[in-house]
Amino acid sequence: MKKGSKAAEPDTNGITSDTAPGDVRRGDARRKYDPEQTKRNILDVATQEFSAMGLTGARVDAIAERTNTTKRMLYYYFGSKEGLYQAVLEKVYGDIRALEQDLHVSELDPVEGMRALVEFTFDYHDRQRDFVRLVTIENIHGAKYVEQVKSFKGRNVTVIHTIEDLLARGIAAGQFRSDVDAIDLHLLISSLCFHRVGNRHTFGTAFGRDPSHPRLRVRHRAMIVDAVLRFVRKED
Amino acid sequence: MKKGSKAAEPDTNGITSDTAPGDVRRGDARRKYDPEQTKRNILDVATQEFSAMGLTGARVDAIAERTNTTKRMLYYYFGSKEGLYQAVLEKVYGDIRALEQDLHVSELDPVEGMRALVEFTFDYHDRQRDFVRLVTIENIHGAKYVEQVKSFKGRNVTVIHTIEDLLARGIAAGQFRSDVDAIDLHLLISSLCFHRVGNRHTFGTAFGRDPSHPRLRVRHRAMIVDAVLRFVRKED
Amino acid sequence: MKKGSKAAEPDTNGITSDTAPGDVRRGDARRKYDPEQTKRNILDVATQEFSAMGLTGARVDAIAERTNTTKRMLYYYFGSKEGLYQAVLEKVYGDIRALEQDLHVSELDPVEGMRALVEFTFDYHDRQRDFVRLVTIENIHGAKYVEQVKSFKGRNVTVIHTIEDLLARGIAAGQFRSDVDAIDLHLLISSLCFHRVGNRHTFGTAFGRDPSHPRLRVRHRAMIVDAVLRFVRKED
Amino acid sequence: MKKGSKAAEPDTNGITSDTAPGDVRRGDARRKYDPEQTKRNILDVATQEFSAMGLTGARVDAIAERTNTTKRMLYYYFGSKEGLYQAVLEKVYGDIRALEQDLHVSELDPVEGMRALVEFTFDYHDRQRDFVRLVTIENIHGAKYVEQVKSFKGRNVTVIHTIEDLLARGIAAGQFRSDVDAIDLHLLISSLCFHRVGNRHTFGTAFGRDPSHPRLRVRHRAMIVDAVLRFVRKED
DNA sequence: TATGAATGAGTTTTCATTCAT
DNA sequence: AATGAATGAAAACTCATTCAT
Repeated sequence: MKKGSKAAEPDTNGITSDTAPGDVRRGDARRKYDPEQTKRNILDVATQEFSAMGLTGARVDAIAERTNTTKRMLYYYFGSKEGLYQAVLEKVYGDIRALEQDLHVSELDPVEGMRALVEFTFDYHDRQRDFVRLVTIENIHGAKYVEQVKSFKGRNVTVIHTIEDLLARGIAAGQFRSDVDAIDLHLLISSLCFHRVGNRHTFGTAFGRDPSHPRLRVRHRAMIVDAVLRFVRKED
Repeated sequence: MKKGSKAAEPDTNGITSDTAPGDVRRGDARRKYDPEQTKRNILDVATQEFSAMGLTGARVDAIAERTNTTKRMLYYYFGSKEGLYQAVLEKVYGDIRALEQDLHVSELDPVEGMRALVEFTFDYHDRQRDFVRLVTIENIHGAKYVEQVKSFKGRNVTVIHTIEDLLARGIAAGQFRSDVDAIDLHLLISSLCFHRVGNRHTFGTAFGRDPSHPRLRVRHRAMIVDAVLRFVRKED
Repeated sequence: MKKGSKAAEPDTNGITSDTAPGDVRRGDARRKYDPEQTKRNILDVATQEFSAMGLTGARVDAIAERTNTTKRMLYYYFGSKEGLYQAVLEKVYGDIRALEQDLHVSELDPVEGMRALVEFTFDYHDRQRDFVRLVTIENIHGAKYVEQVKSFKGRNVTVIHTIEDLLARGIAAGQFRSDVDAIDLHLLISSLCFHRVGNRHTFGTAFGRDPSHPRLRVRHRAMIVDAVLRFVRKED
Repeated sequence: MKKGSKAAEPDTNGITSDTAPGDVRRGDARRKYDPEQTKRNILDVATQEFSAMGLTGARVDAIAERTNTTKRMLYYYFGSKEGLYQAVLEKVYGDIRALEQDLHVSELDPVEGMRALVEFTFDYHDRQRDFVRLVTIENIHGAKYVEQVKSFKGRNVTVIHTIEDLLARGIAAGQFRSDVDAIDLHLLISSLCFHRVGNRHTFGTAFGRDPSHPRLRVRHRAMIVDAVLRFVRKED
């Protein structure tokens, strides 16, 4: 009647994880003791487990088991389960903001820039399910862990700046209406991109239609871009 | 991560719960044996705990403690922690669909009907945070519990019918574009209403702006109605 | 994750129970309150449950559930789980001794009488599995419950008398050897008849041969009679 | 039926257990970390408790208490109560078969070999009460745990081979009859050796004679050997 | 006589964390 | 830097029995 360590069972279907634990081992030779690699390995496995099971649902044992190291190392490097969880949050939030930098939307025409931003946001959420899940999980905990992640706030302002720039240029060009708040717009875009990923399971069972199905993805992407553009566009 | 049985700590701030456990005791006198009341009482407390702590985070002891009964009764009526969780899901999903029935959108002009539907959806999510949180939690578990809730699928079709009716009438009246899918539209509306509630904590800390603040609520409500109407409206 | 009340699961395969609970309802009309019938019904169900699950393994709830009455009645009539168990023992032991009386072995030729006794013992054990199991269970508890069953000791002497009579007559007739102790012989016969029923499960899995299979039954019956007769017979 | 943790009360009287827990600690010094010893210690205590109380009757707490370790280790090594029970079964069954190997019956004259086998079987059951009780307990559970014990079936064939060899040689030598099936004969021998141990309590109270009394043991041993030899011997 | 609801004390199991090596 | 064994505290769940009707 043993249970075995099933670990991270739910929601590993679909386009799976963006993190391939175990075999990360890049760099030159396979040194016997490689602290950095060990840490990275733990972090990758933890990302999967926390994302799949939630903070309370995740099992330290389960994480340790899928690691190249032992449980002790996990405590050695991250201090506690919560410490590890925060490290995961930090890593994951860092990734998305880093990518957003590379968009160079400012060089595009406002409408095209807006389209590019929405498409990027869509694609990112669509692909980084772990990210979406972790955000969801954080919200269940009242965001109290992410609050402690240093440099979390600072990072997020950049998107707002991007949007403000787009809006300003669009208004100046007579393409966009002038009464749209940048943060509100960001919320609107996020909503549309986030919900279909984060709540796809209940949505799927409720309506017998998995929103993450490839065919739907294309349609949703177009729909969301369309909705956002209609929203910001100046009516004449 | 020590606990004590402080229970349901996170996220009980804001416009709190719609369920006032304990004092339900309606009917005649305070009968000592009132199974229905006992069940309802347990269910109400459980709704709060699960919604606040998640399925894994919730503590059976914590639920029992805030109940008029003992832990034993919880098992007597619901069989297990998961059984209780499912009962909560069933109740909560039942509530929203029941309310949707009373909208009588079909009697309104398509545009006004659409506005009414969106406003209702907005208000419901805005008020029923427990519902939003439970849906979120379910998605972390891959919706596997809600799948077992009988009559879950059936209930959800009604919204789609409502939307289909609105769309059809709007198209006929030349007010709406004809290329919108009802389920996609429902997803769009849900996204906009759900996200700002479900993820308000991370959003709040990221942008220093709590989307559930009363002043913002009014603005968001208008924005979402606007966005939806712009999306469905036929451009000439 | 409900467990349901599976109750009496193990070992109900094969030629099942000799007690048909529920529908005993004999006697004249179906009176609404029939204490005797209620008691008998409880006793029958309890026999099955105890026999299948053991004293500790049996569940009062499981018994009550398969009864026409409620759990309360069970306590009303039998006082406690143990009281009910003892009542079951009393009933079951009463049955076998009553049957033994009807053998009238004393009228038969010693060899034929011995054969008849062995065959009867064989058949009884073969058919009354509940009895065999309950004896087994009692032995796990050091026979401490059967000791309290009044008239238990008295009843058993009769078999010994029967054997003594057979032995004496057989010796007198020059058919049997004279150095066999009656109680020892009874033990020998019991052993042969009991073991293949009581331990048929482990025997079955160990040797891939179920000793209770009809074909084996015939062979075993003959073998045991043969073994006993060879044992008592005087060699010349 | 209140308990307290008096543990293993029934049936520890008589020539008690063959396993002396606690003080096993062989090997060099008293190392603080000695997994093998820890496991063996747990296993020994568990053997006693399960044998005395049955699977359902046994208390994990009671086992842990009489151990050098804590309850947690019990789960660490054996996974669950049932897992521990199975480990006990495995150990106990392994022991008897191992001993049987050392008999070297094949070197003896068929009659003497048969006598040696029966005497060995008798002695083993007479001494290893824990084994007898555990087999009994397993049968109450329909042998469903022993079935899962790998290598259980394989082990048992050896006895049959031994018997087949004895029979074949005895027939060839004109000493044994030729119509005896090896498995049936094994059943017969087991019956005689098992029953007087396993059911000695009910037998004792029924006939006021404890079959495990030293004086009776000698007599029974002779009787059983006699009965078996008479059964297999060729009559002329 | 009969019943469904209720319960306290126990029982198995789990989990994050630390110790000895 | 790394490890497998060990643990206390808590969590889920069960059970025989009794109460109010």
